[in-house]
This record gives sequence, C-alpha cells and structure tokens, in this order.
Amino acid sequence: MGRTREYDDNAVLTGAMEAFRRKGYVALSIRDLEEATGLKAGSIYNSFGDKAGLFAAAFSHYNRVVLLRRIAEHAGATAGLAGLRALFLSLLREPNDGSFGCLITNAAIEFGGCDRPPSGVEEGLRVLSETLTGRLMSASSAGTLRAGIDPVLAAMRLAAMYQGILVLVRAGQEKAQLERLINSEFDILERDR
Amino acid sequence: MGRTREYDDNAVLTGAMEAFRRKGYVALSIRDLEEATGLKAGSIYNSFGDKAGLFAAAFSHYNRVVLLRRIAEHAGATAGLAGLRALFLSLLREPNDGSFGCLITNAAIEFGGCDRPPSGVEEGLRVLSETLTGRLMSASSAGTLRAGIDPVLAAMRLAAMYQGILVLVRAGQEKAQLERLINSEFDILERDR
DNA sequence: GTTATTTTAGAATGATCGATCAAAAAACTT
DNA sequence: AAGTTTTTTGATCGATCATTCTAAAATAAC
Repeated sequence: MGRTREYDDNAVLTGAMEAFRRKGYVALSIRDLEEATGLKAGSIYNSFGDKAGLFAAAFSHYNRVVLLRRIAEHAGATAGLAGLRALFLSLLREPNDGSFGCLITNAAIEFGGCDRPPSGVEEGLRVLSETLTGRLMSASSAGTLRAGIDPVLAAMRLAAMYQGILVLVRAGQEKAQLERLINSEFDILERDR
Repeated sequence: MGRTREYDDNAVLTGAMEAFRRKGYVALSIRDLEEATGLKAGSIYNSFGDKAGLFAAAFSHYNRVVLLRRIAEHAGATAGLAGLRALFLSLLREPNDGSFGCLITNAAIEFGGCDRPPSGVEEGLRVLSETLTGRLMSASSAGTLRAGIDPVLAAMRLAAMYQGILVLVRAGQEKAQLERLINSEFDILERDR
C-alpha cells in the first residue's frame, strides 16, 4: 500500500455539498471546490475522477446526511402528521437564510432542461414521496387524517408544496408567510381535535 | 441617423428567452446566444450592453409575453376558479416536454444562493400572486369558493404549488400524475355543485 | 451624391474553465 | 532501513469564457 489519505471524507463531501447547494453545478469552479473542500485539484481528480464524479458523491452525501437525517429527526415512522409538519417547518430553519438550498430542487432545475436530471434527484424525490405517502397512509389507518382525504393525493400535494416552498425560500419570500402556509395546510390535513 | 437594425426585436428576445429557460444563465454562452438570437456577439453587446443586460431584457419579455399572456388566455379576471385550473393545467402542455421551464422558477433557484434574485423574479412572483389572490377573492365574493376556505391562504398554497409543479415537471415527473394533483386541488377549492 | 452615423461581422483580447502531469511527500510492506 | 505505491502539490495544458475592437456594410440626413 501507499500513502494514506490525509483528508476526512465526510468533511470534504460536506464542503463540496454546501458549495454545490449554494452556487449550483456549472457556476462552481474546480478552484471554488478546492477552497470548499480543502483539497487541491489534483487530489479531487484522483479521488473522484472528475467534477461530475464529485458532484455525484456530494449528492449522495446530501440524500444520506441531510435528507434522510432530517426525515429521521422530524418525521420518523411513528411521528405521524405532526412529524410531517415539523419536517416542513424545518425547511424554514436552514442556516444562512436557506441560501444553501435543496440539492434535489436545485439540480432538477439546473439539469432538467437538457439532459435527464442526475440520479440523485430521482432518488431524493422517491425517498421524499415514499415518506409522505407512508406517513399519510399510516395517519389514515390510525384515523388521524381528516375524513375524505385521499392519502396518495395528499402526498402528491405535499411533495409539490415541498418543492415550491424551497423555490419561494430561495426567491427570498418572507419566512413568516411560508410558516403560516405550512401550518394551514397541516391544519386541514389533521382531523379536528 | 445611421444604419437601421436588421433584426426583429421580438424574435431576438424570444430566442434568447427560450435559450435561457432551457439552459439557465451561466451555462449559456454568448456563442449559444448568437445561435439562439441570430445576432453576432458584437450586435448583442451593442444592443444590450452585456450578457446580463440581454438576460434582463429576455426576462422582462418572459413576464410580458409568456406569463401575462398565459394568465390572460386562461385565467382572465372573469374566468373564476375554472380559469385558474386551466392556467395550472397549461403548465403541463408546454412544448418539448416543458424543457423550456419557467424563467421565474429557474432564476430564483440559480441566483437565490448568492445574490438577491434578479428583479424579474420578484416581478413575476408578484404578478402571479396578485392573480391568484384576485381570482380567489372574487370567487369567495361570488360564493363559488368552498365555504371555510381563506382566499389569501389558498392563494399562497397555489403559489407554492405552482412553483412545485414546475420543479417536478423539470424533474421528469409523469404529467398524468400532476394533472390529477391539479384537478384534485381545484376540486377541493370549488364549491360542490 | 456625399457625408455622417449606426449596425454589422469576425478576429482577437485576457481571464478562467476543467483536466492533466511530473515531481515531491508520505506511509505501508517487506 | 529499503523499496513500493499512493497521495499531494503546483505548474500547466488546450479550450472556452465574456468582452472588446477594427473595419466593412448599410442607411439616414443633407
């Protein structure tokens, strides 16, 4: 064996991920990534192949560390509709006024016009959709979902609203307004108490 | 006076607008814009100052010719909730599988991370929001909005859903699903008949 | 028809892009 | 300790970036 790597995989991927979330793919140069990761260009290419490879790794990191962790933290399998509400509200509590953005939303927009969006987009959307559908169907079974609401349709509505909220946050919309929107939506979904 | 311009302002702005909608701002080069507009680089800089100037002009063109026209066509002041439904459904009928995208959504995402989004984003969102609020308040007054629904909150929900739908279209989501989502949303808003 | 003024066309600018390469540095294997 | 393999570094590559500039083409004004 040869020399061992000096850098911390997690820190490198986190730095690259934050930079990609902030500035997108094309607008972020290798030199930007050097600063964001602490690695030199040579090491980046040695470790990840090319810029696209680092992006794919950072995207997978996002789905694993940001998305899945956020779901686990706020909307675990037993957290019910209140958990989903907390998940949505957490989108408004992102650091730096949410200027990091959501890699799924951002990549869908950036790549959706030409190529097919990167695999991380499809994977992230699937995870989100399955979570929403799962929690809503559980709530429906448990009787905590307001009568007459189809869990599958409600999950689609929440998925669209999730993406839309992230766009509006990125556009600089007032957080207080979005908070009222989220609360009113879940007030509708939750059965009167 | 000197030589008159050969090109058609409308065609140039439409070409640039479509290219920006497709590929975004940074990923679109001046040479791409030469092809999209039919103008040579020199003429572009002579007429619009720089790349940002052409983008601003194309954005204004978008709000005027695409957004406002779409609202007028589908959701005029007297078109009611059915008009809003048609407006949303029209988002799924864009050419090229919607790969053009919405300049408002796309620019909010692309620029939202660093600078403040361009003025066209704020203007477009304001137009959309005012349209939604106006139609919903009219429907509320006319009694065609389901009882118990707050028009202002419903307008915010529709604004978020509008952006979210455009993200999901861009991500390649099935149009049929999104159509069901839109119809179910407006079925909820419209008073039973 | 001549002059003045503007728009064109296309070459050329320096800067920056993603990517490569050769040599130095480091650590495991023997 | 010697040798081998990998990582790191920093210079460097050609390509492409946004932009500028020069000169030709074209039209309005006189």
